This record gives sequence, structure tokens and C-alpha cells, in this order.
Amino acid sequence: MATAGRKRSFDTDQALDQAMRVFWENGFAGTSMADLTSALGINKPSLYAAFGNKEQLFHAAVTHYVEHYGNPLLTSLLEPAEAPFVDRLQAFMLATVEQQCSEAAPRGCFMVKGCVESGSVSMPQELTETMQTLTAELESGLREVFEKEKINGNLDASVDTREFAGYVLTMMYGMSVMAKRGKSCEELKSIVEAAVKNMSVT
Amino acid sequence: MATAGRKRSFDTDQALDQAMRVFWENGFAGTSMADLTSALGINKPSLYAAFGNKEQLFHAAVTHYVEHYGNPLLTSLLEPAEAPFVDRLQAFMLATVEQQCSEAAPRGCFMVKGCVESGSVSMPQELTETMQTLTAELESGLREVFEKEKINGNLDASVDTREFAGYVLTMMYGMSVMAKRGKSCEELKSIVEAAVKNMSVT
DNA sequence: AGTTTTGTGTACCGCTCAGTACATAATTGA
DNA sequence: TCAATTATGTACTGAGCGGTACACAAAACT
Repeated sequence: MATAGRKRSFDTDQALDQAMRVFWENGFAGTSMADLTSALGINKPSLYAAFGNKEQLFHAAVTHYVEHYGNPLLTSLLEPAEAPFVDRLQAFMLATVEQQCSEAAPRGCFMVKGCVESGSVSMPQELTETMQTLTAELESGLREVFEKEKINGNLDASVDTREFAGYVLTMMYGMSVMAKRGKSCEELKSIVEAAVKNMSVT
Repeated sequence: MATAGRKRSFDTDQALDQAMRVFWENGFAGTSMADLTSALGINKPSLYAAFGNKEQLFHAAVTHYVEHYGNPLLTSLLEPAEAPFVDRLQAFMLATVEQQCSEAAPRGCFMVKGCVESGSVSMPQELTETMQTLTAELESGLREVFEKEKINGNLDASVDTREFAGYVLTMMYGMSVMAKRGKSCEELKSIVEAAVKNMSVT
């Protein structure tokens, strides 16, 4: 059912993706609404009408990130199902590194950027809580995967999946900072390979 | 030789330490000069007279951090000299975790905070370069230590110290993000212990 | 004592910030 | 065709930003 009124002159999904990139690059406090309108090529009233205020837009952007960048990687950890777990885990971490070093997007991980900025006086408390929730969800998602692999015998029964997920996540966070520092994709990949080699997984 | 003029009503070292904490908590873009003057209990002209502008003050703060928080930990990695390297390395990483979880200071690492914020439009390019330089110096300092341990036979001769330093640094960066997320010191310590256990060091 | 030097406190500057009022343009339904 | 609805573009608001001018206070040198 079509509604009356003038049609929007831009695509909201595309605009949200672009806004996400600006926040990803400059952070919440470091991004002004003017930065966003100029990057999106639209005017302020249009931006506010489409996404609400700055806080709501950031919330939408980070949710968009999780859906389009975080979750797809996480599900890729399960495939191909016939491959050994250690291979899938390494491929997953290498893919993460590649994403963090990609020229097509800002360096590093947007979630890490948001987390590190959280708790600051310049970030609304609700956004800090949003970051808490989203990171906790990704962590427990990772842990659930490991729990399954443990049942399938790919992860030693003595392994504490909480600790293991914590370790893998710590590496990924660290990779994000290394990527932000400008480390080459190759160097990060060799670190990942060395880290995976030392794990008690098959 | 005493100079003429009214005496400063505050201690500059103490003020710098406090300013560092405010930046550490809120970042460069997230900290206003008013935040600083209110935290330090001094007025703006006094702040500007003592430290220059915001950019110069941030530079002084991060340098202060490296001198008082980064370097002491790094040198502690060498002591006690008679202890096995693996023990010193683990103690070093555990001490880092303790610092990042300390109630006496903001969570996480100030260098990581600065790095993650760097490159943003709101951070002057010179500060981005400062962060680059300081992190690179800490990395090569770490690598030098490992190189020495390799000569002393505590680190397998086949180990690439560049890669090894990268791995240790990645873990530490990751720990900083985990600490920022509010993870307990105990959980982080167990991750460190698991990580160290899997290393080819003695 | 008086001059010079340096720090303090108030009050302000121009600018940018997030957010909005309002007139106008475009679209739908009657 | 015309009212109702929704988006756009300009121009604005009050608040907060980084930074400073200036009058005054306190210390040292002569």
C-alpha cells in the first residue's frame, strides 16, 4: 500500500551504510551531523526525518554493522561443515583480518571502535549499553559454536569454552587495533596462523 | 635560579597526570577544555599557559602515560633476571591486565584508546602520527627484549621475534578492549595464562 | 619602594555543534 | 482538480566549543 506524499530522494539502506562508515572512521564524538549530511549528500532535515537524532542513527549504524559484517563472519565459521574445525576457525580469523584490512572500509572493527569510546562523557549511556549488549551477544554466539564443536569432538573436552571464546575474541580485538595501527594484512595473517597453530583443536 | 613573577598555584606534574586520566577516560574528541579545567580545578588561562593548546596537552598526556605506565611495565619484563623467561613474560602480561582492570585508573589502555581514535577527522594529524610513533617504539622495545631472550636461549631459535612481538602485542591490545568491556580481572588472567601456556618459550 | 615578571579570574570572541521552524516541492487519494 | 501528506532546502536557535584579552594579584630584582 503506497502512502501519499513526496518520495524520498535517497535510498535509506544505502544512506545508513554510508553513515555507518563515517561513524566507523570518526567515532561517535568525532562525527558531526554536518559530516554525515555532506557524506550522504542530503540535508539535515532529511537525515533527521529518516533516522532520528545522532544517537538513534549511531544505534542503527552499529546494528547494521553487526548484521552485515559481524554475523556473516560468525556463520561462516560453521562452513563448510565437512572441513576440520581448526581449518574453519583459522579461515574465520583470516577472513576477519582481511575485513579489518580491507581498502573498501575503514581499518579495524567498528564494534571495537564503539566499545573503546563507550563510557565516555560524550557518548550517551544508552549507546554504551548498546555496545555492551552487542559485544556480549557476539561473544556468546562464538561460545555456542565452540560448545557444539566440543560435542562433535573437534574441541578437547577439557577446554573451557568460555575461556576459549575469550581467547579467540581477545585475539580478534587485538587484530583490530593492529589493523588500525596500519599493520599489513600479511603480518596479521601470520600472527593468526601462529596463534591457531598453538591451539588444542582439531 | 628563581624567576620573578607570581608562583603557580598548582603542581604541573599532578595536573598533567589528572589531565591524562580525563583524556584516557573520554578520548581526545570526547574531552573538552572545560572538562579538563573542572577536573583539574584550575582556570582556562592557567591551563593554556602551563600546557599550550588541547593538542599539545594531549601529546604531553600520552607521553606521560608511556613514561609512567608503559615503560615501567616493559622494564619489569626483564626482572628478576634469574627467573625463567616464560615466568617473566607471564608476570608481565598479568601485571598489564591488572593495570587495565585497576580501579585507580580508567579501564583499558590509553595508548589503545588513542590509537583507535587516531585517523579521525577530529584528531589532528600530528597526534595520529604521535600515536603511530609511540606504539611503534613500544613494539620495537618488546621485540628487542625478545631478541635478547632468544640469544640467551630462552626463546626457541626458530621463533621470528617480529611475529612473536606482534602476537604478544595483539594479546595485550585485545586485553585492553576486553577490560574496557568490563571483563573481570580473573577472567582476563586465565586467558593470559592459557595463552602463555601454549607458547614455545621457556 | 617601585619596577618587572608571571600567574589568576572574569568575561568574552568567533565558530561549530545538535536540532528545528517554515516555506516549498512532489506525490497520492478523492 | 484539489486537499492531504510527506520530503526537501534554507535559514535559524541556543548551547557549547577552543582559545584569548584584559585587569588584577603575587612574587623577585634593583
